[in-house]
Amino acid sequence: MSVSAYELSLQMARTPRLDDRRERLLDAAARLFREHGYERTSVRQLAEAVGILSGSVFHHFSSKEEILLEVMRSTIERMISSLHEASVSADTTEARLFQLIRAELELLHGPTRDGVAVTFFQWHSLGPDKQRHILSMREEYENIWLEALQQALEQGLIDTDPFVTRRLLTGANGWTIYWYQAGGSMSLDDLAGQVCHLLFRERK
Amino acid sequence: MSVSAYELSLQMARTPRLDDRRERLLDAAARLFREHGYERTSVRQLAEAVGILSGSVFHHFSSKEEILLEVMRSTIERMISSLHEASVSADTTEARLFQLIRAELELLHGPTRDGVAVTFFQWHSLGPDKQRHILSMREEYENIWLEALQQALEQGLIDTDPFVTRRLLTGANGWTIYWYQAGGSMSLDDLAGQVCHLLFRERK
DNA sequence: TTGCTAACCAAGCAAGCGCTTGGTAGACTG
DNA sequence: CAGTCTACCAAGCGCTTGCTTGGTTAGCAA
Repeated sequence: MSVSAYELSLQMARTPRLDDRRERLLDAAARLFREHGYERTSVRQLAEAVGILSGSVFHHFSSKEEILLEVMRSTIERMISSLHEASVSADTTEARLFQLIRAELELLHGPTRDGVAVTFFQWHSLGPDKQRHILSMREEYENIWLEALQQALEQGLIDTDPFVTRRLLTGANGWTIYWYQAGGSMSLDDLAGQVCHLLFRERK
Repeated sequence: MSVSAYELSLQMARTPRLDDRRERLLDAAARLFREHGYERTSVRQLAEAVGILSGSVFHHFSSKEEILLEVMRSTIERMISSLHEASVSADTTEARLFQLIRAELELLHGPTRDGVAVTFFQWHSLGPDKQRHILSMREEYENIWLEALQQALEQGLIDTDPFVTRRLLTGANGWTIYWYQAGGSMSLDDLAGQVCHLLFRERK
């Protein structure tokens, strides 16, 4: 952040900045895909959002589908690290599940919301191969959930099948993007609390 | 099924059958929209599914969007009557909620699954006006839920906000179309039981 | 027999799509 | 200073899309 960092940023500003445009394209794609859906977003719209022409998009990505794949790939990475962080931050199983729920809701409604919403609800826009690919990437994410739920089952905190419970939870949490307003009277902690309340009996 | 019915079917085969083709188009549309999504289903595919050419589709419907709207409209009607039937069939609030959950899951996985899945997950493919229209149609359906949940709250069966609870339940149930296999080891009653188990403490 | 209508076909239009091509300005490299 | 490379533009290609148009056939009523 000292002089050298400043000079570096100046140099980067003068030199071609592939990563910058690429990143901006991914951000715009996540936003547009979330707002209008993958199919309804044209490459031309995407290009306009970052101030280039449609053909130039294919200098950064080989196809439109690859953009969607890359949005999901980078999103899943962030999802995994967020969830992992939440998982290790708690010392009891009960607290761990609360943190996991909170983390997932924050992923869905915080700054990462565009990419996460796209990853949750638009995987069917990918071809079969790439669909399998991101599905296998999500496994690591789901495993964190399943481990915590298995633990909760063994400790008698829940008495439902971890797999089924996780699936129901996925739907409940994911669907919040269609009704929960982050700025409203209900805080994200409130929401997480309500979800938690459905999982186990007691939760303060 | 006697001679007269046979003659009737012969006559129907000879006479123009607008309603028949219309109905078949709606069925095919529900199936194709569910399988590939609205945007990825072309009018030509739709026409081919019922054995006519693409232009002929517009003799029955004024636009592709109207087909989607009509699929949703007729589906919501069936959803409301199914839910109403389930609601009045139970005499206790607890049983009523179980029946509601069972009914919604049956809508999602029974013969109506195509239209219901489309109604649940593809309303964003409609223009803003028609989106509001089917949203207002769904209100009656949601009100049945909210009344039952309000009743359960007053009787102490649940202790969460009915509105929030319903939204979480909507997601949990709706998401089952992505993982629950109707023919598998888990029956629909089992699934309904699991969902119910998350709602209140005890449920045999 | 004539007239009317529902239900369709055959052909194709205008617009938009994802993507390709050939070229160029500007910064860096040897 | 020549050569190279990145990042882009300008133009447009081939294809698909939703939808239209004009005409045809079969059934029915008067």
